[in-house]
Amino acid sequence: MAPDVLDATFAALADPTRRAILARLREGEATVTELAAPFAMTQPGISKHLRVLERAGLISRGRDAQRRPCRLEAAPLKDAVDWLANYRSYWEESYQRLDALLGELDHEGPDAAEREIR
Amino acid sequence: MAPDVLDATFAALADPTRRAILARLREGEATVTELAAPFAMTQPGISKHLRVLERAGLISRGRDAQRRPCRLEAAPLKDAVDWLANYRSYWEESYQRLDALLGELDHEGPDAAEREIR
DNA sequence: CGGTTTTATAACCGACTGGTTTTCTATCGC
DNA sequence: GCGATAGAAAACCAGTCGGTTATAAAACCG
Repeated sequence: MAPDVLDATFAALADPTRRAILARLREGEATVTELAAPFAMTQPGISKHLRVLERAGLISRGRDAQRRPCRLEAAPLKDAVDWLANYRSYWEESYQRLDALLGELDHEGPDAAEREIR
Repeated sequence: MAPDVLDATFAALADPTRRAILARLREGEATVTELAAPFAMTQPGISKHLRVLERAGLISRGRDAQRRPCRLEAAPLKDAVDWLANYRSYWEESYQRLDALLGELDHEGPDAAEREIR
């Protein structure tokens, strides 16, 4: 998982307009003007956001006459949650010590846990 | 969940140096110089990254004489995964139709599924 | 006290962001 | 072909970002 992939994914998600666009696309494909409608923003503004999303691999675009319908591509989001999953134990208090122990096991082999306990 | 919280969280995660700092902090507290050591970057550069992480609520800082040890605060990451969870069905192909159906249920009450099937 | 260590702060820089207005291209319907 | 519609592209702007150097502040050590 190249770092710049996560860079682009998280950067794309760091804007509320872009997150709202992704949320809208869960309901299905949409054209640029359909996506622009809910926002107090000009069409080129939306097109810029769409280009950011496209270069992050979060949307793809088809062709329907003049229209360029956008479709959600959620695959990069999996990489994001996979990265975040490494921190789950740190916000779920009760799992913290268990997870730390499992981490030791992964790093140091099957005897690490016993050494830890002794 | 205020939108600017997610803004700050995702923006903070969109930088590989900051993600590496968070990864380091999973192993426990660390001082600024300890955090700076692995990077080809000056100390003020690291301090800037730490300020971004702190304002995003992803780290907190204690006091130990001259040192200001940093501690991981993972709570905002939970909000991030909660947001991303809404998209899980779109990258897990096989769950897509089921999850869409469950979404309908949540929105439209317990009869929506039957109406959908008919 | 004086010097060292640790960290923060300020000023500066080039590059990028998020938005605008304007203009251009492509495709439609007639 | 002609006008309307959908979208992209370019130029511009203020502001933020990621980094630097230089300096200051705070607490330690001897």
